[in-house]
Amino acid sequence: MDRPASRRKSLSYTVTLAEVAAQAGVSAQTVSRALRFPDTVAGHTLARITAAVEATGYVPNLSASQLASNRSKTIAMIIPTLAASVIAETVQGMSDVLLTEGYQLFLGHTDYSPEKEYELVRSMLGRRPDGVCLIGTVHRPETISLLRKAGIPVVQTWDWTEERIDMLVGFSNRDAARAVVAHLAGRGYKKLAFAAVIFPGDYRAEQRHAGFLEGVAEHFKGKKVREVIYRDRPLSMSVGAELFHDIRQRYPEADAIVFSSDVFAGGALLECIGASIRVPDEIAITGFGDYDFAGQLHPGLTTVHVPARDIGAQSARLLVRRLNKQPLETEALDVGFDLVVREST
Amino acid sequence: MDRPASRRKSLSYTVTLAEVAAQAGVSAQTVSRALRFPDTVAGHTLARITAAVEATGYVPNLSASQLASNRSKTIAMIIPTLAASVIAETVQGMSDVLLTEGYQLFLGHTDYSPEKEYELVRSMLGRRPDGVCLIGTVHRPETISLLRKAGIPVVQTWDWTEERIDMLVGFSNRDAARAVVAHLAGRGYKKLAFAAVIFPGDYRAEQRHAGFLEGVAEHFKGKKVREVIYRDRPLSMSVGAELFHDIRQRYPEADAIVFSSDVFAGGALLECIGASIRVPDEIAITGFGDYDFAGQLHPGLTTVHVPARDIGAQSARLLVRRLNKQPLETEALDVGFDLVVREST
DNA sequence: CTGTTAGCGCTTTCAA
DNA sequence: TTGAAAGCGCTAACAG
Repeated sequence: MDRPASRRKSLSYTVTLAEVAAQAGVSAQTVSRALRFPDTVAGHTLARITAAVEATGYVPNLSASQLASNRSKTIAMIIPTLAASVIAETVQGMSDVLLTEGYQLFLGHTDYSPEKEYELVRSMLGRRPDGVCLIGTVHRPETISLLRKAGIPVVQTWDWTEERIDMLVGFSNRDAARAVVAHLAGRGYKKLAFAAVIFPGDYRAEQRHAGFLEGVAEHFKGKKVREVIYRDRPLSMSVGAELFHDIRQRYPEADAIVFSSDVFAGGALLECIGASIRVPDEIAITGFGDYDFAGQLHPGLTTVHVPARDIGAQSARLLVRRLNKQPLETEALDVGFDLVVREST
Repeated sequence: MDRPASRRKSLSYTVTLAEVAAQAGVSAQTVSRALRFPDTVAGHTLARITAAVEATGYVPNLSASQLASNRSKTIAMIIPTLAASVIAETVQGMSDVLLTEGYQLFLGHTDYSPEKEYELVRSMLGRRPDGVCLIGTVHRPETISLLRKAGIPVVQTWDWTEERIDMLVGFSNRDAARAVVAHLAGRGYKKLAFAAVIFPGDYRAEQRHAGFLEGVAEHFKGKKVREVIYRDRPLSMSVGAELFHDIRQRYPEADAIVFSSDVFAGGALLECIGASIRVPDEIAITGFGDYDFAGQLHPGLTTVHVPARDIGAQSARLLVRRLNKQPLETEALDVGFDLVVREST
């Protein structure tokens, strides 16, 4: 059990393979094999090794394993923020699958900054993850080239593009917004307004904005565009109320408001309830995300449901399959979205 | 630039320190130093090295660095779930601080299972993180002994205990629930009920339950206990509505309901609004967590505000200070809680 | 200010 | 079925 003298001191004493091997009376090699491929080791040897592992409390050093094998069993995930609960769901979906597959998750957030994203990708790649998952499909060219050069599987998520880096699990935010506009047009609303917070760098929200404009151009040709867009307000319901009042003041004629998130739509809806503004009679409201509260409000909030958790889970599955060299049915998976029509429209 | 012949093939070609050194015409050691302590290298040398790093697109292999230096610059964080947005906030707070300090975050979730927590701690320790952050103060003895043996800083969070493993950043869930009961008693409510979902393994919720019972014993001596506790329902508003109806049916006399989470309280409150049950006149409602919607509802939800993000940030700071061998003012930080009284009581 | 040497703990390769 | 040797890419220690 004595560790050989060394110039290098480790702060906390940790058991090594060699020590387990010594205790079990076999070579380090055999212990390594026993742990990874128990079938290839004789029964009695395995038993001795298992006992030695138990007795010493050995925990394999995966860093050393990674260095030697060039596989890390980790996935790096880079998200804009955890404050958006739909993104947290995606992380949860990814983590769920990775855990069962024996992978560990490195998580970092960018606050929607492409510069931070670049730095984060760079430092994450320093860990030599086996794969990377990104939210979004728009990145700095340097970021993309870094990822390509890494030569590992990459999944982009939460939007759609024809120019993906590698794999893709998402849906068209643009089409989602167009579907909302089409729905409102179908219900006879004529004067739509768009209300959003779009951080510079939130390209998904940008796409939804673009989709709104396209929808309006399609259904209300030549009509004026009504919109209030904040660039830097928090993702909170009270901001939704602010957006609502801004729209009402600037476009009193508006008969429907398309919000970029359920958080804002929910805030606006609660504001209406508090102020006895009848929804949808006086004004219709739509959201995005189908948050938990959307279906509980009275009136219920018409919104777009997105399979957030599934995006994470499917991304993880694609990464794992690729890493296992299993064939993929597709490298670009459109998980779609659902327009959920409730009473607010 | 030619890499020496090797028996070992790496799947994806990556630049190494030695190659940068060759290109810059210095030793590997000097490159290593230049990257970590630029001041200790001559200006012209530094310039050549910087150019070589740039030209080769070198990304340091932190795994190798970790193995050699015995420091990983990673923190492992183990949470029950990301589905609770207050916990997501804590993760965000941790990640925020760690990023600026140059640490990376390993994240894993346990779904409130102590067994999964043990397995997760075990596999996380395999990465040899520099520190560990856990949610909660109750863990399996094996988990605790594993963490102690690792000899690295550990922070427990989100609750309070006198028997911490190492450091602690939290507050008393029990006192929080007692404060809610005291508030209700002070407002003249006489027949309190407790409504919760408590997963086996959610010891914080358990503490809030205990606090409720203590509060009732204190303020309503000898009175009967009213409670409905589900053991395995999702954290969603519709479950809050179910809890509400269960309470009403079993305890029609109840004049106030203490929910274990704003999610349920919010669901119940919205249900009341939909069913025209007057809150707080017919029944008072309290929550826990001070979610975004709590203040937006009408009536506003009386609840307990918890500095969730701060818990993460302070935990990260404690870990980093400890790792930097800086003195700590305290190893057990009580971040407290605030009773936020709104119109629902 | 810079270089040499040894070694971190593991896996790969090859041989027995 | 098991073991010996080499090396993954980096940093610590020491010397110059």
